[in-house]
Parts: sequence; C-alpha cells; structure tokens
Amino acid sequence: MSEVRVRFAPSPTGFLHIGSARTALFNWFFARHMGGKFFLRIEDTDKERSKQEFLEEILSSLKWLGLDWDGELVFQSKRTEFYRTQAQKLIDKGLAYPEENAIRFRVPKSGKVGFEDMLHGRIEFDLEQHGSLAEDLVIFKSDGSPTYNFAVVCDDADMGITHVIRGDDHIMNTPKQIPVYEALGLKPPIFCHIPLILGADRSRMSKRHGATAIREYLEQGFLPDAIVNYLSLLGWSPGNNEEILSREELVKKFDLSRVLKTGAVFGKDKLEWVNGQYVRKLAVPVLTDLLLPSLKKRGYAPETWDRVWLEKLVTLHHERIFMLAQFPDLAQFFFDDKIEYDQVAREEFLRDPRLKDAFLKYAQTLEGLASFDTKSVEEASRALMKALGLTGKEFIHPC
RNA sequence: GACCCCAUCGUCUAGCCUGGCCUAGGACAUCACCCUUUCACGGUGAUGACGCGGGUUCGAAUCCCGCUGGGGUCGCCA
Repeated sequence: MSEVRVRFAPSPTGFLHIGSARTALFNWFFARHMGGKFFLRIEDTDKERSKQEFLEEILSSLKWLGLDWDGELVFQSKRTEFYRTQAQKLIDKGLAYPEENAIRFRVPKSGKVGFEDMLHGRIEFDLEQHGSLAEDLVIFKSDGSPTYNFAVVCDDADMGITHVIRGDDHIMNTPKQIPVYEALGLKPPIFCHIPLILGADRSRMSKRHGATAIREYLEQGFLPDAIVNYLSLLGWSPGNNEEILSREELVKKFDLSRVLKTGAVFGKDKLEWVNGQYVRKLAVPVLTDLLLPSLKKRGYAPETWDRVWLEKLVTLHHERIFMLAQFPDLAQFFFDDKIEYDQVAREEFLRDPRLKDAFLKYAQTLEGLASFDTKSVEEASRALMKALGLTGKEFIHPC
C-alpha cells in the first residue's frame, strides 16, 4: 500500500475542543504508526467567524499536546482560485450551475450512495427517501467562497489524503461528498468515522459539561502526556489491561481497527488519576519548574525563594498533587502567613478539651529541645502526644 | 418527524469478527480493611454490567431478526 496521508482540519472559529483534539490525536497516531504523513488544513472559508487568535490558540494547543504535523499549513482561504477551477469543470460538464450568485451541484436524485467505512462497514443511503440529500448542493456561496462540503473534497483529493478519519457527526456529509468526487473524476479516500466524546448525559460534549478547550486543561495543570494518554483510552484500548502508556507505546500499539463504535463519556475523575500517575513519575526539579506558573498566578514570586527549600516543599507534596494548580492551596501554609484559618477544621479539631494546654506545652517542648532535627522533634512530639492521650490525628491537625 | 449510527459494571473498557476456556476480566469512582503519629501514596477485599423479546445452535455477551433506549444529521456553518 502506498504512503498513508491523513489530515486534521480545524476551523479557526473557536479554541481547540477536547473532542477535536481526540480526532487529531487518532489521526496523528495512525499516521505515526503507519509511518505516514499528518497534515494540518485550516478550514477558514467562513470569513465572519474565522479569527487569527483562534488559529494561534489551536496551533499552540496542538504543539502543547505534542502533535507535530508534516509540511506547511494549508489555508482554504488562500485556495479560492483552485476551488473555482474545480467548480468550473463541473459547470462545463453540465453537472453544476450558477443560481443567483451561488453555484449548485446537481446531485443524483435516485439510486443509492454508499461507502465502506473502516469502522462501520458498509453505510448506504437511499437517495429517494432521504430528504436532505435531494436538494442540489451549494458548492459556492454567493459571497464567492466555497462551501465546506465542496472544499473538503477538492482538498482531500488534491492533498492526496488516503484516509479521512473524522467524527461520526460527519457520516451524513459523506453521501454529499461522494457524488462530488465522482463528478470530478476523483477517487474517494477511505473513510473512518470515529465516535464523539460525550458529556455525562451522553450528548456530545460541550461547555455545559465542563471544560472543553484544551487550554483550560493546560491552565488547570494537566500534563500533556497525561491528556494524550487519557484521550487515547476514550474509544480505544490496546486490547490488554494496560492503561498508562507512553506516547511511544501508544504510537506503536495504536490500531485504528480497534477503535470502538460506541461514544465514550469524558470522565474527569479518571483523567485526574492518570495525571496523578504522570505527576508522580516526574523528577522533583522538573515538577518544581512546572509548579512555578501556578505560584506566580497566585501572586507569589517563587523565583525569589530559596530553590533548595522549594524543592523540599515539592517533595513533601509530590504524592498529593494530581493537578499542578492545586499546589498553592496544598502548600500555602509554608509560604503564606496571611491565610485565613479554616473554620470547618477549627470546629472539627479544636474543640477537644484535652487540647487546652497542648499548644503551650508543645511550644515549650520544642523550645527545650537540645537539637532541632527530625528525630528529636518526632520523639518529643510522640511523647507529648502520649502524655496528652491524643491520637495522631487529634494531635497533628491542631498542632 | 425523516434518515443515519450505536447498545458489557455509575464511568472508561477486555471479551464479540474466528460461538464453548465467561459462575464476564481490568481500571476510575464508591465502601471496608491494612500500611501510616494527619492527609496522601501504596496494598487487600467488597458492591456493581452482557437493555428486552424472539430465533439459529448441543451450546450465545458473542451470529440473525424485531423492539426499546440513546446519540447524530437534516444551512449559501464547518
């Protein structure tokens, strides 16, 4: 088989959505696994909604996830002449016609249109009983730009795309695109419609289900490798019980034919667990560097703090962090003396009458220590604890 | 509504193609216990699923049909 060529084709009309990222990821895995090419095409034919900031956001999110692409970016907005040439071919053949300022493609009105989907097998549509397929397809809008369904066909063929891996919300677009391929005398690619990522109510994931933009996960302190790992497990599995897999292992094991046909609910609990697994694998100096931004965001200036001390602090919390942004809350007592005490904790832990003189005694005990080191502090603490008749929990929380 | 897709624990999934090894395995979450002077990490265990009904077969989670349920699409948006 010839070289595999796939593409991810986002529209710069919003941030990179977690679902789109998963589609991009599966394309990328497939390309890298097969030793093929992964291209990026920017579908910016909607002049109103396409924004430069969104394009930058999408590209930086892809880079953050480690999804590198081959070749130059392809901008649909720069290829209008190409689409126009293609449309003219159809007009010349009598397969398309101008209507007002738009151009419509004459779609076949009877018979069947079908295709062999890599995941679903044969999917077929009966044109006579399918309402939305009956109307002639607009391929050029009256503002002079091509429509999605037309530009996609022209580009996928022109770019030599061999496999179109996209969300299954595109299944109904496929019977619109296939006749265009045929009319243009082009060979359709292999289609593979993968299920969408769902929210808790099993409808396609959107803002009301929680964070959907990749950048939000970055801000909350998720690690890109963890996101990649978690996303790869949504709708796919290596076939055994392995769950924590490195990027290299994923590329090696990824098999498009093992992708599930069922939509998967995005579960933050498990993502957090996966992220925690990755956090624990990090070396302390590396983790410390990753923690700096969250500290700065809180208004602290960690770069002025003693590095050795900071790393000790990070070591102390290493096992507790599952999202980087938690750190300032977790460790605030060590670097912020202006914090408010926890009212609930106060009620829960300070009511015990046995604690009455505990603070004073503890302070005296510590002051009387010959040397202030881990061993003697611990021994003195244990002794006092025992003398007061307190358990570890009763003693540690208040003191 | 029409068309299309889908259907294993609460969630992510293994098993399904190539029926028997499945009294359905793993993970997250939950609960209990262990470890631990707190929390957390780690360990052990518990709860928990083949949507329903018909077939086919000696035998079905696995194959077929129907039903039900859920989702998606019906733009000069992409």
